[in-house]
Amino acid sequence: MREFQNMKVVTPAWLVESANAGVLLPWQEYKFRPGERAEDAQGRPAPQKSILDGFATQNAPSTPGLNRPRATPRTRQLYGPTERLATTSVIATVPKAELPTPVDRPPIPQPDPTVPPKPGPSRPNPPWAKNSSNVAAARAMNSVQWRGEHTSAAGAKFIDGYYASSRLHHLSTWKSELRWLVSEAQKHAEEAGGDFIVDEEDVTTMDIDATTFEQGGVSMRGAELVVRSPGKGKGKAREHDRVIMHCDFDAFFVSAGLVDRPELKGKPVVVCHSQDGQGGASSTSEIASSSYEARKYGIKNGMSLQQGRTLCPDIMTIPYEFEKYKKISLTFYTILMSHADDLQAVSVDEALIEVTSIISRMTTQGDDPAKRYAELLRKKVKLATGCEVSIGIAHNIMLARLATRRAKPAGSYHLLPVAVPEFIAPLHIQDLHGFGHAARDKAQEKLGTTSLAELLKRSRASLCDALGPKTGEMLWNAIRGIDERVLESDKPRKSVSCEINYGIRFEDNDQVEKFMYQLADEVAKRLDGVKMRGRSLTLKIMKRSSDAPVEPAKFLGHGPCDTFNKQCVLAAPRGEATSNRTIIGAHAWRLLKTMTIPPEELRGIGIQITKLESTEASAEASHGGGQGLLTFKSNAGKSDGQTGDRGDTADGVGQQDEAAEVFNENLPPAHTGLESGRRELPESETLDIPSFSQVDMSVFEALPPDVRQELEEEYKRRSATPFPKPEPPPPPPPSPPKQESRASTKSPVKRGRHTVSHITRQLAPRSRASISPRKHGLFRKRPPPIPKRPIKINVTEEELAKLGIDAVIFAMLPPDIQQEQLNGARYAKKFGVEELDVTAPKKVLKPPIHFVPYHKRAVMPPRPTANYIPRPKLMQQVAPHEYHPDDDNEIQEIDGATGKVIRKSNKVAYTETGDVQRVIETWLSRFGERIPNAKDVEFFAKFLVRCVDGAGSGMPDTGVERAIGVMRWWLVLLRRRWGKLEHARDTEDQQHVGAGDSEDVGKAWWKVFRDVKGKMDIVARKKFGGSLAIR
DNA sequence: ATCCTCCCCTAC
DNA sequence: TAAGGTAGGGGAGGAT
Ligand SMILES: Nc1ccn([C@H]2C[C@H](O)[C@@H](COP(=O)(O)OP(=O)(O)OP(=O)(O)O)O2)c(=O)n1
Ligand SMILES: [Mg+2]
Repeated sequence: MREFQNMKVVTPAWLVESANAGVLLPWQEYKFRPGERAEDAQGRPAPQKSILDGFATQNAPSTPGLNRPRATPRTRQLYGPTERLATTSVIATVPKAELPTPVDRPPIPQPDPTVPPKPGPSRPNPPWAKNSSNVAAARAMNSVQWRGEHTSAAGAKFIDGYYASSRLHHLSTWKSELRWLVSEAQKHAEEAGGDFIVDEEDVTTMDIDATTFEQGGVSMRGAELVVRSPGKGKGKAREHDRVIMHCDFDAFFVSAGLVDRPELKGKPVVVCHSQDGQGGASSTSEIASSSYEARKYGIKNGMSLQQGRTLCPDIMTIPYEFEKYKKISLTFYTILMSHADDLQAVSVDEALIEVTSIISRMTTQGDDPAKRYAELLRKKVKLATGCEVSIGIAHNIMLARLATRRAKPAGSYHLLPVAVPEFIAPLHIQDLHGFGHAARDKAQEKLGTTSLAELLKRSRASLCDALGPKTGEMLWNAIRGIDERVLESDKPRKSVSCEINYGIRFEDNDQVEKFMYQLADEVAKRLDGVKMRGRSLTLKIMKRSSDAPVEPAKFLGHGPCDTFNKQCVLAAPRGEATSNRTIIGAHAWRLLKTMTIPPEELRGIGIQITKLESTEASAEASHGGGQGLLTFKSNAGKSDGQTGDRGDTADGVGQQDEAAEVFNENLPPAHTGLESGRRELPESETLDIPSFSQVDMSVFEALPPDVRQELEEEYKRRSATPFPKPEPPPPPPPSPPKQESRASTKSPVKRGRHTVSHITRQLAPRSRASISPRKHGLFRKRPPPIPKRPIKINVTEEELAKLGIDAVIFAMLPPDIQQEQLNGARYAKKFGVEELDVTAPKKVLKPPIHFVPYHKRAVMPPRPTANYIPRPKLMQQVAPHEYHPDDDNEIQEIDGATGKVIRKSNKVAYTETGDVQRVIETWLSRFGERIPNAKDVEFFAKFLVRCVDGAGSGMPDTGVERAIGVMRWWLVLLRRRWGKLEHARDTEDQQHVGAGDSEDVGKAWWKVFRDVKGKMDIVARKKFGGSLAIR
């Protein structure tokens, strides 16, 4: 019951009655209550055994098999308490009578349907769903040793070997590497500038030294591409003026393999793992690539060798040569990069280039310059690689791709606009890039045809109706030869994942757990490899479909499966984004445990990380980027009175609890609390405290008073000293104690050095160097801080709701801001003012010593670790209303996406950015007597500019609003303090620097403000065409 | 109307 | 024996 306490659990009556009513009835009325006896769902078997039990096969009934073996697939997700509640209603009927004892075993929804596995006589099982195991595979699986060497049971060895051999893994990896190389090259080109010269030189004179091959191996990392064209010579070519070329190697893997096997040229050749007579006529090895000679027999890429052999018994097989593919690809890309205005990496053997400006500058010699240029490129590539490339040319991407079909093999084809209609007419929907068999089936079913000539007659609306708005529109355009998309060469990454759905065969949960942590290790490495961290984890599981054979036809394949995906918040100790393998592993493993799948039924496991931040950005973002963090120091003593009811809390709180729990699992106990504070960091890190702007104020506030004083003192000292002497490096500290994992423990989690908790670390971004201040005697005692006058915030949740203030966010604000917001909102309400005037100076209330967010008290986690508040989302949910021009405002707020002039409610923008504002406020109040520290200024400037720019991957697109909110608050603070000086221009500024009287300090702060604003405006003008309105 | 989440689909 | 990975577009449908 605990597991499902936050889930929507209903009785079967909900289903039945909703079905009868034809609508989804309100689920609340059918809520399953543990005390009540639920209607029995026609005698199901005992609940599925837990993945923790680890015993052998179950006799689960099979799915009814409507038309597929997997008849009750992905809708059966189970949600544990930590997962995001699905927005779609999750229904889990739990007939209580079936539970052995409600206490011993939590209710486990039955994934299996009620109908026994009787394929109707009229519907025999199709061959691919046959319930007989692959005999050869089953025999191999009988050997313990063999299993231990060739399946997932082998753990890390299996993963490494698998990825080293997986062609699809290589394709994916190369693709992302190429994208990165291209975008890097373009970035450099823009910096360098230079003139592009149309180059129609002899093919033999080309120079491809531009590519630096740094190392062998299959990875493209270390290579460098150079673009010769400066700043993407893209003009605003109109639709028909563009020249797009789609360049694609013919039978790439085969062609590459034949470079050193010229004797096989002209023969039916395929690339696959199975070589020679292996597997005989029944190899399930997949054909990665087939020569054009082989294709004459009907052989296609992706077929099994078995199928291929039936089509052509004399087929020759050659092995993979991944390293060779990489080299050829880099050469190919190097040539294209130096011959194109812009390039979009499509795959290892394929790229789209825009050559509009190049072609326009070419001379017409009574022929088609585009085609001439394509042939030049083809020759160059052939000469440099020994492989044939084909090139399709057209005025848009879609048509260029179509043209390639006609160009192949070893040719080029320019699809001219006049020829488009008759070129397209005989094609079918699945011939278009992006439309596959599902689209074809949908078209056939809903539109009665797959022919493009037929579909040309249909209205745009009917296509959208059948395929969805975007897809329908896309198809409608495509049929008419229209495609407005431009080449994309630097799109930010949105996810990092790794999954293995091959060779997954486990016997027990120990193996599963080990495997899971190794997979986590892999995904962590990939995150580090792209310098990213994530905030969300999705576990992707494939479980053998109950009516599928234990060993499927495809050797060690996954066979027909049900898939189960679960997402959860991924959080490092303070709710930060992470790439920590142990944290990822613990989250993933915990999610898998909640799925209760018998280990031997697993057929696929994947971990996907999303909500990415770049490593550099996340350091800042975790402090300024809207990352909330509650101060628990003040209420730690009161948290005992908690836990009344948790039912009324947002599910976000549950996530926090769980995040903390997971992380704490991984922490040696001594490292979880603040009291473990001044402990040394692991080897080789130079230690220093972070610059003040980097300090998480809530952590700062939570420090013991004496420590805080020391830090304050030091920051004061530093801000006064322009060039502080670097502190001598500390002696190498002892490594943190390693806790051995006990054999019997439920969580034999790897302990790594990254789990060290440290006071100065908590103040700093994770990867940052920090110092243990006390140890090095940096701090002297200083006078006690000005005592803070406690205030009482007197408001009910109801009133907040009436005032339109989000109570949760409100609770996160510092009390003085709370008070201010409250006053403002009450005032506004009373006098009918729409928006709060945040610019009006108000009395500053000192923060209290104790403030317990009133409505959160009951659910506060006891410890200050992992108190992750999900990124505030309010901003995005506030509907913008029309902007009313305002005479004295110099600028306008512009929506980043639409370019529309908009405006958002001040109070919301305000709460959204509470964290940053708070940092600014503290900054100002503590250092207001001095000229602002350049480092701190730089930090804020960088953060704010990044907000506006939005380019820093990982910044949400509400960045502009956030930046404006922060700037407004800063402005408010400055006006309060040095209102008179706002327009006192710093004419004689230069002579007075360092003089230090209060007026100069004020001017300096104003100057800094204006400078930062100026920097933001530069970006804003570039991006939106206007500067920012900070009123 | 628009957002969000959980998928499905597609490509190589 | 074989190595069915992965990232991103977008649709369905609930939430706001
Ligand atoms: N199902 C597939 C499809 C492709 N590939 C690999 C091998 C191919 O050589 C390479 C490029 O894919 P293409 O679709 O471009 O196919 P080819 O280059 O082999 O042939 P062509 O482009 O001439 O049609 O990707 C693969 O491993 N498995
Ligand atoms: Mg190809």
